[in-house]
Amino acid sequence: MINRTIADIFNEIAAMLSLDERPTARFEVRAYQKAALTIGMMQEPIEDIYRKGGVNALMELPGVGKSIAGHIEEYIKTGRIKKYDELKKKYPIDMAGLTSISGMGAKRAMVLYRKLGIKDIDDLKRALARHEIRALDGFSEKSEAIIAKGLAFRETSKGRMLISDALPVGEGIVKALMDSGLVEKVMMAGSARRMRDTVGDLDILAISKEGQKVMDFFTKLPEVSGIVAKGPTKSTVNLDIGMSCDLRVLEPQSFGAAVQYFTGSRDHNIQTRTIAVKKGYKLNEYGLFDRKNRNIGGAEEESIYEKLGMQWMPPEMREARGEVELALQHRIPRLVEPKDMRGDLHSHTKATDGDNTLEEMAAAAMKLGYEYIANTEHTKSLYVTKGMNDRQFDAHFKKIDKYNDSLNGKFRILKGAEIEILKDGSLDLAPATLKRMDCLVASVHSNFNMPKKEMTERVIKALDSGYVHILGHPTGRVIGVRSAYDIDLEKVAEAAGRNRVALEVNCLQRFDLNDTNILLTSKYKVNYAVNTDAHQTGHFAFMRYGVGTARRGWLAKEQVINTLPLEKLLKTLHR
DNA sequence: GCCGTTTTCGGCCCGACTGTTTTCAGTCG
Repeated sequence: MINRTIADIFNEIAAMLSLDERPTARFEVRAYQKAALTIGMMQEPIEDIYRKGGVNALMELPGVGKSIAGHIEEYIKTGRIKKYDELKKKYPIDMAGLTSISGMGAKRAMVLYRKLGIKDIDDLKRALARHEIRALDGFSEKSEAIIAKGLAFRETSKGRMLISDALPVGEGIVKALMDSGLVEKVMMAGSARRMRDTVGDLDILAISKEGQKVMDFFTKLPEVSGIVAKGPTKSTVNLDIGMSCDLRVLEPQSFGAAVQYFTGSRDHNIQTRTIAVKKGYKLNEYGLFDRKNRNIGGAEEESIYEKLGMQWMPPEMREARGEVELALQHRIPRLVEPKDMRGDLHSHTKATDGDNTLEEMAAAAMKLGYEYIANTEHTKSLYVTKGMNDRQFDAHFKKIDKYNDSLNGKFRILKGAEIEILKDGSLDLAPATLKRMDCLVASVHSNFNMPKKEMTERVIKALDSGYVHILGHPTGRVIGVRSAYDIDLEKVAEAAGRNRVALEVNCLQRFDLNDTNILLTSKYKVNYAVNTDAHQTGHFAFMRYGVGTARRGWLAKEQVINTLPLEKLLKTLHR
């Protein structure tokens, strides 16, 4: 998979082209950035697309035309891109690394190269240590300090952060602003509102008449580690969690427009703006303006979509994947919501690698208003988790039966397991044990590096066994730890549909399936289970992010089995 | 360099903040 490499090269080409004096160069910059974005986010290896359909297939990708498709072909065939090599000769520095520092663009990077010979981040560190930058024309002690700060932040920053790590911090800031009494309204926007699995920064919007005071308050919050910019309407701070946070203060009549604009995504906004232009309107972050420049719908996000002839849509859908067309036809589906969830079908206890007892887990689930959870302990082949054998499951199930009896029907623990799908696709418990399962989750935890065909056959063999109810984390990725294994998800989805096996949307640091994989697989007649994979009582709280991911994949309540009341769920599982 | 219900040429989002700029360039989102 060379997608990331190619995306990085295109971004670096864009940075170098931004130094070009030609008037059209800035549009080329944008073209390369757009292509980089497309390729960087794609799930399918770009070399597969090329192999199947050649340059024409590449040109089908958004933002990829004849020229860029040619570059991709050249890279696949030769491992080089001539245009990139030539630009590198002209600008022989680590443009990608240097421009990744906040406050450092291509132009400043080149000034530092020409004047001080700085080629990469190590050179930059040395120059900073010797205070050489402050002496340059156009720089000062202050700008040197800004670069040093940007570099320090980059070193401590982890880049994109899990939504489940970032959003609670953002919501804490939103609450602090609300409690300050300085704002009339405050709201989270950006990719966090869209519930992307990872976020690069936080965007917060507020209404207030006292912008300066709000910014004073905001920039002094305890979680703020540094101030990047501070003005009466816009401020940017670095947070101690290693990510930045923007706050904008707005007029009431612009708030809805700003919420719409800053929620994005960028491509969704471009499509929405195009519709506004066609209607003779102008849409920006300050409002929706008619021909006479009157703001006709800026106060509420809903009214903007309404005035554009569109149905309002959940933020999670706003990724320019066809939701704009659906909204124009008023066919936005009703998506699954956190309150629809009646239980969690993947959880562990102290019996294997969990931290809490069965009783503690059940009590936590009851507190959330759930009707049931499935207890799905690991099986014997996964030694590191103390996986259990048939005899141990027999004893464990007796314990669950006894506990369920004591609950008098108030709540139910489903007997299950998270069973190993072995290398050959077989399951590592005896049929007699498997037959007793209310809810069997089957997962791959070993031999991740099999060729795609073998991995696909391995998983499908497990699904065809007739015992499996849910395919656990179907691609195996763990964000920040491990990438997905190679597997043909469409074939897997087809087999899952045929066997009435639900695909899991696993919430705990995996988001697996992710949004694009849900959209890919939901073409097949397959159901889903949104599960936290809780290893302690606190993990049940991750459900909201899993539901967010499901919503990003356009899932309706009816497609998610753990929205069913207990009796209906059992019927579905016992098929 | 891409793209098309303004369609094969001509447009492409544009405003906020900062520094050292005396009128604006660089960076960012």
